[in-house]
Amino acid sequence: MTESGKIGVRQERATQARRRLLVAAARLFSRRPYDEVEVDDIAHAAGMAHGSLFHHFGSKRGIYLAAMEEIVARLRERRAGRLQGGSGGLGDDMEAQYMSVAENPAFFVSVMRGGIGADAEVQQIFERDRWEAIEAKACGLGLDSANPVVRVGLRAWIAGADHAMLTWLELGRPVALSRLIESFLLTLAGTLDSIAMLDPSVDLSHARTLLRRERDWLAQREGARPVTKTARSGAVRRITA
Amino acid sequence: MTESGKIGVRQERATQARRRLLVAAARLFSRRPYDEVEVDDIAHAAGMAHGSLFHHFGSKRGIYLAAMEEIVARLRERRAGRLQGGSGGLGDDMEAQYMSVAENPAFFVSVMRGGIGADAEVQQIFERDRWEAIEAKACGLGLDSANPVVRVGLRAWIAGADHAMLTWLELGRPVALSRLIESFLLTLAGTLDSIAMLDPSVDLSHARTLLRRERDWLAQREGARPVTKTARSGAVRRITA
Amino acid sequence: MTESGKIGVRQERATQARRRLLVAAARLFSRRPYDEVEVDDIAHAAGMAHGSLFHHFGSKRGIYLAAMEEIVARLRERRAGRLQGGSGGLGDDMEAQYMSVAENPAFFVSVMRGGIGADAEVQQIFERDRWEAIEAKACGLGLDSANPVVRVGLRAWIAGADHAMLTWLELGRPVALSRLIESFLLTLAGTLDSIAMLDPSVDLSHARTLLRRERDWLAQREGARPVTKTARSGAVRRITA
Amino acid sequence: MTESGKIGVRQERATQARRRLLVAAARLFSRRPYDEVEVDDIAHAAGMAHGSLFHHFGSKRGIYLAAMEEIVARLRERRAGRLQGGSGGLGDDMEAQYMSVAENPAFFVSVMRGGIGADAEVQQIFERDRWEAIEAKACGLGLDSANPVVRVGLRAWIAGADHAMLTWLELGRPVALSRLIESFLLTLAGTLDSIAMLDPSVDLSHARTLLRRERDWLAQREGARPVTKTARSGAVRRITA
DNA sequence: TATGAATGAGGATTCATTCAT
DNA sequence: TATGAATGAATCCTCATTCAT
Repeated sequence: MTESGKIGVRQERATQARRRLLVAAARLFSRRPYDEVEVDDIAHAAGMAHGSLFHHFGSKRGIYLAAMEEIVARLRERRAGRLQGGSGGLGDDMEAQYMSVAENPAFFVSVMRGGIGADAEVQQIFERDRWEAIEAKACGLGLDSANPVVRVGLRAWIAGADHAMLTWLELGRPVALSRLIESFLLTLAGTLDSIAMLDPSVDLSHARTLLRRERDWLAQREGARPVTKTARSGAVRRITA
Repeated sequence: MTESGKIGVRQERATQARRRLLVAAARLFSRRPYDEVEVDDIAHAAGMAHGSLFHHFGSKRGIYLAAMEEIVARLRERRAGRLQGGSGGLGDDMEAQYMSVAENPAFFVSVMRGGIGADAEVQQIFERDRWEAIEAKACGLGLDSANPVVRVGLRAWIAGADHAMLTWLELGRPVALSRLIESFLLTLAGTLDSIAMLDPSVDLSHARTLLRRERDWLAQREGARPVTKTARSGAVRRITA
Repeated sequence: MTESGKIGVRQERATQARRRLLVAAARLFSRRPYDEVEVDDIAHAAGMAHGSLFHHFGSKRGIYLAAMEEIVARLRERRAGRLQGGSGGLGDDMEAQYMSVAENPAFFVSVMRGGIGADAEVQQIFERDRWEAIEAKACGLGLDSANPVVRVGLRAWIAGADHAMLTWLELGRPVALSRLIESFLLTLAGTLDSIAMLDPSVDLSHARTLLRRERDWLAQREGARPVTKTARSGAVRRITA
Repeated sequence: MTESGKIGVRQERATQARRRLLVAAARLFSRRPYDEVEVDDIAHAAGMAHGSLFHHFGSKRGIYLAAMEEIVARLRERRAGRLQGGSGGLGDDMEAQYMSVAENPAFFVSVMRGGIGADAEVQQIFERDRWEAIEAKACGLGLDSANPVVRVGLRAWIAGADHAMLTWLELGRPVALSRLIESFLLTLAGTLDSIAMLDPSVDLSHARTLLRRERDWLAQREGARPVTKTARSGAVRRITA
């Protein structure tokens, strides 16, 4: 007992040290590209010697991949955590996802960067997660995610939403986040039309019904709230520069 | 006379050397990230000594930026070149753009990567061009590109279309390119709805009219063609793996 | 009582652990040079944590020297163990030595390597043993081992025999080991001539008498055995590659 | 012409720089084992930056191998250079070899160390040269170097001579070098006896005739010289320590 | 006594950049 | 203008050693 207790203490400390390194790495790799982050930076940020980093992760790339997985895991967790409550539908799902984005834009940029032009292993970490999310959505909408047209359509829809978030952040969050997310349901409607056009054999009736119901639900929730003038009227600032 | 002739020859040679380097750099930087491309690689690919690279571009970053500008210029050129002929409208514009993408996916990936997470100077090169394209489209649709909601909407629409191209390429081009591009007009319709929802003050009547007209034109062109069964019915292969 | 019993058990365990490490170290250091053997390798091969190695041997060099001493001790033991039985003469001595070599070539290579170009302390471990062996031989032959010419001669003779073993092993043991060892007595005769030439004052009569007797003894033993055709006729395979 | 001249100057300088590095490396690697020589040491000893070393040799191991080849080449050259003059026989050959050893013991130690326990590539560099020398000797003696027994015998003989040199150097060169080398002919006689014993089918008549002739020639040369008392009588110092 | 997490000095290697020719 | 040898700052990684548990 005593012995296993001692071992437990050591293991716990080791695990904590690993976590400290991982958190530091996730933060640094989110803010700067791989080659501009030094191993010593990470170790120093975690309050440790760089040797420990190699002890726990073997190499710089090792901790990089671990950090990316960590980021993905955190996003997934966030998504899962919020799913209870609300309509349980698409809107909630997206709200969960994009609220976490709004809270930590740097991670989000990492994720988007990771999806494009990175090497296969890194891409896979992010894309696997994203396809999982897409498949969940396809399933929820009664669509067949094995159909390439569905895949192309939904992936494009998500990419558009992601980029909308990016531009929205860059432009200083000109509208309420919830309304932006709501608007994604309208672009989804256009995406469904696209899918129908590219493959008329796809049955979209269920998806359209759900989408309408979801929008109604959101509109009703919106109507119940005290609506600020800005958010409602969309009287957004004009860009002059 | 002879001397100025010689000088002319020399200048021409110098210009050619510069071009060779630029082309090599554009290709390499399109396929691998900045830090994985070595100065020697570029010089070697151009059949020159690396010293010359510094003569012509001053530094690695110098040739990198020049290569990125070159890529952008090439895309812009392609876009402009195709504009004459056709309806002169949105569909033609996009066809010009995305046909060149289909021909050179690596450049396209560069451009997409360049827009996310890169440093300001690089981002600007790509985004300036993209916003220019977006502004042209906004203008063509009678939309106010200074409105943040319009910007967010159109940027997201483009990003979705870009990603659709990427997924389409990855999945082995499961439908005809022209039909894919046509489908982008349907997602644009959804985007217009989004914009209307986020800012009801935006007047979309002109845009909607144009969009309908454009779709009619494309549909008619499509109808005139000998339609292959696959393209028409969209009987695309299912993905099983 | 109980306590001393426990202590005894503990001590025994410790000794066993020490031995396991030593054996692992001897094997590894025999196969790879010092710097290519890692402390972790040794500990792992011994089925322990590398920390224990430092408990028992203080440092990597510590266990290295201990391993080298171990190897020397093992060779010496082998030599001593075989001395009883046989003629008790030179031939037996060499047979004892070189049969153990044939059984464990890696250790032998260690020993040869240890004698050349290593630092003083390591060299001493091996050379002390070797000189001891040489002195024993010199004594047995009635030679004065303090005479430099005798030393040079006998050391060279041993080195030649060692290298003959090495080449013999490399060439796939082309003749019987006992005959190879027997042949060393003939090269010893040449060595005695060398010594006589370099220092005519050395009295070799006793040595020559002994040598002749030894050869007779071996020849007789050989003759008594059922002689295989190969061994007797020396019809060895020719090397063609 | 002018241009090629310029290029010539640059190439020459580069070659010289390469040589400086090689010479420095050969010296350092001769005095200390591989891992105790730092890249910076070599570069510094050659009066250059370490970068140049990598420019010319690619890696530390690269320059190491080059240095070993250089040492071998130098020994071979020495051997070849001395061959003209003298009897052209075995004794001259060995004198050429071992006089260069006496002049540069450190290289010699390198060579011996390189032959034992080093990795295959390094061993090959040295052994190839040594076997070449052995084959030349075998050929000169009318022996078949493809016979394993001949190989074992001659290799052992050489190893003995090498070690005799080593001990002779360690003991402070107690006899004249030429007499030591002469004595090697006597051990060769013993080696021939060994070979005869291990493979009676080998015809040694020619070798023995040559050996006798060689010894006569040396003895005669020796007799002609003013013999110092030490060298002649071999009244060597006794070793007391 | 045994463990293995933590340490950090030490060293090889890379590669953009300079500059003499 | 073109070359490529020379440079050295920057950085990843190794691995013997320490020490708290």
